[in-house]
Amino acid sequence: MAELSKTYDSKAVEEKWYRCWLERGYFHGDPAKGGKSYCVVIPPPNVTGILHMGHALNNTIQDVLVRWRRMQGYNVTWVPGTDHAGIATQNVVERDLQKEGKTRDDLGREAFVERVWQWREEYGNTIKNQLMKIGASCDWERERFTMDEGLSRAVTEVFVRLYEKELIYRGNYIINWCPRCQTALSDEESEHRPVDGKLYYIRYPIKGGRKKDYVLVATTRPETLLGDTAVAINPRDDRYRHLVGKKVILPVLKRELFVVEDDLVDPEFGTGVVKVTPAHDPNDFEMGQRHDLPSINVMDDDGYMNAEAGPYQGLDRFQCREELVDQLKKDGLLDRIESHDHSVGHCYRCHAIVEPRLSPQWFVKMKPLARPALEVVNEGRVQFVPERWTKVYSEWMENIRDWCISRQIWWGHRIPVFYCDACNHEWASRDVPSACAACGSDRIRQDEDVLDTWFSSWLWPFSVFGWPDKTEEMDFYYPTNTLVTGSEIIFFWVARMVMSGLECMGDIPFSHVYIHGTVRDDIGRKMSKSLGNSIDPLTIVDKYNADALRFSLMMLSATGADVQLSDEKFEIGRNFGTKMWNAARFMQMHGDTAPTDFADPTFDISLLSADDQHILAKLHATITQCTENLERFRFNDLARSIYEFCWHQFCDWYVEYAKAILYGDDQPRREQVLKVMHYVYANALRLLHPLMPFVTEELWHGLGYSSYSESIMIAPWPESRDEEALAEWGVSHAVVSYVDAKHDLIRVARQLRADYGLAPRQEIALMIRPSSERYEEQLLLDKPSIASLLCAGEITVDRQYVPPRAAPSAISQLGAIYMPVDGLIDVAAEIQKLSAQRDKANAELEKVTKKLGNMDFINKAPAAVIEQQQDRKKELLEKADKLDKLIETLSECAAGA
RNA sequence: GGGCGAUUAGCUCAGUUGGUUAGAGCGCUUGCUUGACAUGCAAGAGGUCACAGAUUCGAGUUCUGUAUCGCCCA
Repeated sequence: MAELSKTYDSKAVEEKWYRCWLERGYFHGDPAKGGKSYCVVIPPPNVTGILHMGHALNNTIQDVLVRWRRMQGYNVTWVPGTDHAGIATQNVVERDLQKEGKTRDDLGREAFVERVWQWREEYGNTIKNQLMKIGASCDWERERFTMDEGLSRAVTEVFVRLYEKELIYRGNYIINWCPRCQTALSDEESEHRPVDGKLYYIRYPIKGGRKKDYVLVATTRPETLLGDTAVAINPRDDRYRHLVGKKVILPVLKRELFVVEDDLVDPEFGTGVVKVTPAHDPNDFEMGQRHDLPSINVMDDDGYMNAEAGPYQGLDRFQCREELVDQLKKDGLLDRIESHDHSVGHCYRCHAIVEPRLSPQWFVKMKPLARPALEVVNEGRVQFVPERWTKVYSEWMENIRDWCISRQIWWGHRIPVFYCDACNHEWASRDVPSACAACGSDRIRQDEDVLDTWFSSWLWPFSVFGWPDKTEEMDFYYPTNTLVTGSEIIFFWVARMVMSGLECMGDIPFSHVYIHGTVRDDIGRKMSKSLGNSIDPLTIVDKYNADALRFSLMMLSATGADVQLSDEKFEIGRNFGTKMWNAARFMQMHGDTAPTDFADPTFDISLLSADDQHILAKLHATITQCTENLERFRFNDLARSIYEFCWHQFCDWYVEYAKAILYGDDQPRREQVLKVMHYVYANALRLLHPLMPFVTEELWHGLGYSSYSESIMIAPWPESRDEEALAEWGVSHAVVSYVDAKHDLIRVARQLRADYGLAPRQEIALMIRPSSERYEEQLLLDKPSIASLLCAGEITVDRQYVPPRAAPSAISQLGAIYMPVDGLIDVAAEIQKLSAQRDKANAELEKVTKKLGNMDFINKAPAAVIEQQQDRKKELLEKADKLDKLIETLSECAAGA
């Protein structure tokens, strides 16, 4: 067996094992192999994206889950891929073109789309390569892209089906328009942000009135008044009854406007009179419909004013606002301006202010789809973790609005609707037709718009398996098991997948949705490119290593909680990896190869010590915890369980204990201890593998465990032995608590050493007066290991021991300890120290006694709790008594000396 | 305006159905080139669990209210 190098060379190791795993096909799930399936579909990152810390967290969680299930023997696939990110990708390519002084119109649609494909070929694999660097065990053979032929077919199929069921319709409604991207957006893509705005109070003269008669109208967007077709009041608002039936004159354009009454008007807002602009505001649009008002669109696609704006034609919307306000001032029609903070929609891609705009768009009728999607969550067939997200999901579903799915861009799935110019027939088609389905004319054209990217993403859990074809994969892996994602796309994606799954597959897309938190910087700000506070995961891989990145992320992220990061946080994982590395080197030093039966050892129970049994018990407790924590998505507890066990139980105590034996000459014990060590370590490595895949694989081979399984990746997940099975190894509660108490005794003795400033290698003599016969027996057996852990030259274990002279002393559960020192001891200080301990014990004792004296407590508390308190009382009594005796002895000795 | 979450050691956070003496990592103090590991070892200090009530034999944990911060929706 090659000796493990002194330090862990992560770069070479990560490269080597990832390639090996890929070559051996471990990541690939094959339905033909049968068994229980476990499937995760990746939330497809944006094809323009580069890996950020949020991805690292998201994908580490998925990788932990799939690696664990794989080890458990499930037939696993984790389907990777990217989405085509219509607007974002088009923006990127348009920026490239701009550098060449060109626009997409210069190229034309076909050439532009071709150019986007080229871009995708060149840069579209960035994130894939990055995922590989962090160890993601995706089933790369199944990698998909939302613009793939197969997925595109699924998109068309769903569109046509929903169109034919009349769940997709085209209509002229107010939508969110991004003048910069020049496309419609869905409600979810318009992000509301507070803006320090102004409220303009404008006078609308009353027709036929005297010169000074006017109504005062408040608006935040004065430029839209050019499109006003009415003013409105609330019918219950008595202040304005006199306006009913009158007309008012629109400032500047002098158009005559009706006064309408509508419940939608909030009498509390502004003056209680509002202008009505049906083409530029969703509420006004509704009112326009009710009162049969004309709609006048005053803006072009790009946010510049059009001919309807009269003198303002050609001005940008914000410039128009300024000039219009100036004009109103000149005309004496501007009453006043107040500051008014309100929230305004911004484009989620380019952050331009969204313009509500009347335009013909395609919509999905959501209510019929939402009903079943609500049910499966209410019934618990789809479960959110943490559970609170259920409410967020349900409320959105209950108040669902139709989904605007058309986008006025070129990169995406073109809407499969065709129009015949000869007979005006409109139909949706799975194929590109050559003639009108109704009249046979060839004067047909396809709808110019493309679909929202989410219209392909919402099909992801089944489109990746070849839907609408019935495939073996789909049969085997659908419904998938766990979806891992962030809360920000519950509406965009999760909710819609549930709807499409039920609609298209007749079944839920996944049973569990794990919602993780947001990655923040060290002062709690969301990491973002614009703030420049991002930590690049690959920089961390470079600086620390991939396992450190993964482990630290998992250790720091409690279920669903946000995680605050800084570079130094990744030291946790790196240091832990180093610790594991060195523990392995230690074992290797003491035996060239692992015992052949390390995985399923037969122990000679007569050769097992209490410490051996103790570490075996702790290992199995840890196995139980790890499995439970994974089942419950408690990744931080998982990381903590392993960390605590490996570092503190195994390295700090067991390895230190083992040194005395391994450096000794009792061969049978040496072999036995090595066997225990390897058994424990090989199990621990497997528990750790999902979190730290690379270093565990390297160590698995380095220690020769490959004779058991050729890779740790496919080694079986540890199973814990029950009490009975542990009893076969002599493991009992008594043994475990004895060793725990022995550790405490050693800690107390070390404290004595520290109190007296003894050099670490200065040998001491130690006298222990055990508090019971049983302890005496066990301590006598353990003298050598205790001596080695305390660097004690001589240890006396004697139930009758009485110190001949004043000596520093302390107590532990196992008994009293004396550490005679050369030279004078400060008796007064010793007595003070012990007295303080005794006072504390007495204070505790008083509390417990009081509790036990309380009849309410005795009558109402469960028996186990009462018993616990009684035990504690006994323990405290003993402790106080022991301390009293020590103090007494010390005083006597001092007096005698 | 409605909803959700947070508030625990100097910092970042755990603390599951109420039940011993509230934990970890980092940082801090002291001492260590001990034969796996200074990316380390040993010992230690550090908390009125935001505040005010309520329920209970018992509250960091449940309920009500308040304050501060954050997020989502309108």
